Amino acid sequence: MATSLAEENYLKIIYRLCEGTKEDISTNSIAELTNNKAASVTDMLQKLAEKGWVTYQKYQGVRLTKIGESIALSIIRKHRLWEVFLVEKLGYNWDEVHEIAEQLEHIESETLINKLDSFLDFPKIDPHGDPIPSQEGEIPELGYLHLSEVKLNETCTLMGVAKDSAVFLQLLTKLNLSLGARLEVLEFNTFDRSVSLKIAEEKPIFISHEVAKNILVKV
Amino acid sequence: MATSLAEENYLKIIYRLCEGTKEDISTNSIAELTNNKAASVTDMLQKLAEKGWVTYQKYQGVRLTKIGESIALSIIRKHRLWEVFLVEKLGYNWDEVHEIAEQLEHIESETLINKLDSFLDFPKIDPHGDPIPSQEGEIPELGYLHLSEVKLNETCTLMGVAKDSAVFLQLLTKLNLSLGARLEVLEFNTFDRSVSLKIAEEKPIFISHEVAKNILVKV
DNA sequence: ATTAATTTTTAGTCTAGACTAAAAATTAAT
DNA sequence: ATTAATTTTTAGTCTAGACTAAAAATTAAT
Ligand SMILES: [Mn+2]
Ligand SMILES: [Mn+2]
Ligand SMILES: [Mn+2]
Ligand SMILES: [Mn+2]
Repeated sequence: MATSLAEENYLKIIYRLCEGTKEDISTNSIAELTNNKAASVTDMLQKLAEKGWVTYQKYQGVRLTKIGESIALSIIRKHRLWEVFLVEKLGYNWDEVHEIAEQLEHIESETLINKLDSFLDFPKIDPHGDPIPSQEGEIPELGYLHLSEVKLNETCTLMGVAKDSAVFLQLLTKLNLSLGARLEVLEFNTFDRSVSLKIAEEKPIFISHEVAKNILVKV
Repeated sequence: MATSLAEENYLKIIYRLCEGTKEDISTNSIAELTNNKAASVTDMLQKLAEKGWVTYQKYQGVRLTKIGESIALSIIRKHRLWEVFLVEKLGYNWDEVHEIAEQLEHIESETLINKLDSFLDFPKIDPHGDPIPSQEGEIPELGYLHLSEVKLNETCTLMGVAKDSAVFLQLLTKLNLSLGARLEVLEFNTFDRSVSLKIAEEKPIFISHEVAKNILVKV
């Protein structure tokens, strides 16, 4: 069945919200991410349920069905592959690609995305460290930790970010925090939970808890 | 001012219809190419006139304004550059790219298309031999002839096609007629205006007037 | 010059996807 | 257990962009 742009955006956002939790998700949480009013969300949820892409009980929240999830994953696959293209081939920075990929992810073609995948040499992650779902909708669970959760004095590698707003990514760039960086947490400050850390063998820098929480690392 | 997808498609089609002629173009001719009813076209023409992209007098036809033309050209630029990308980088055939480019041409980004242009090494023509407008909206007049109009026994080069339907392009491919081919017309058959021609030094082939008319050549 | 045929516009309608205001249901607080 | 606060849904509205049917204007035919 064909999907409209609006439907695709809803499915993607519902996927993101479902990811973390086993609970059904709320109308308001969707409204917040889509920048729509709750009433509009209710409307769309009824349509999506009608099409069999979500299970929805009024007042009780919503979840993706298997089909809904596979649609969401195909859009995420497209989003991330296009982001790789924009960075690897066109020379964009990682903080500049999200808005463009938001548009490109809706291009509809049976063949396009697989040819793009092949052209890019089958990347496994996007410029933000996020895994790229396979054609079959498989997405590896990478099991990264938030930098705010690692043990002291243990070296870890920056593998991704939990947020892709441009200002956040620009801040990381300015701090010299990029994918692959070797990090060691020296101290968690108990007052404001700010973090003192070393990048490679450089002299220590400070980052806020807010930043540390959105950095994903592998130990 | 922002342009919607529907508006962009109308402007592009109006551009195509204006190209050939000095006359204002008719509501019906637009309706035919957009696959809309005349009433819907009238509606849109009023909106486009309101925005200053066309001059429109009811019952008297329509033309693009300077601004309307520059919007149309920027969409055509995007369409053709994406077609080059699809053929050169992703390995599509020339008969497979039109529909996908119809979608890609609407991606909106200040920087994207120029980065793409650079990545493709500033191509001057698309896979169908059509010229690519510059960033400033300049488009060279190539002055090609239709193969149905050339002189007998004069060698010419296949430079483009006047039609990009997939079946037409597939036929050319099957006949071994591709951009750059060296052609020599041996005879125009007076009965059905079919054309006998040689490709390079191969043995002669026959094509219909309909085909010859849609092949563009340089003498 | 009239009349007929054709083209174009107007008037009214529909759908998707948004909105606001009010009603209903759920959850939190006493 | 009731009441208050919060969340969600319903009802009604709006806009863009399509449609059909009927009216109006233009063009072609006598
Ligand atoms: Mn992104
Ligand atoms: Mn990303
Ligand atoms: Mn094309
Ligand atoms: Mn083309």
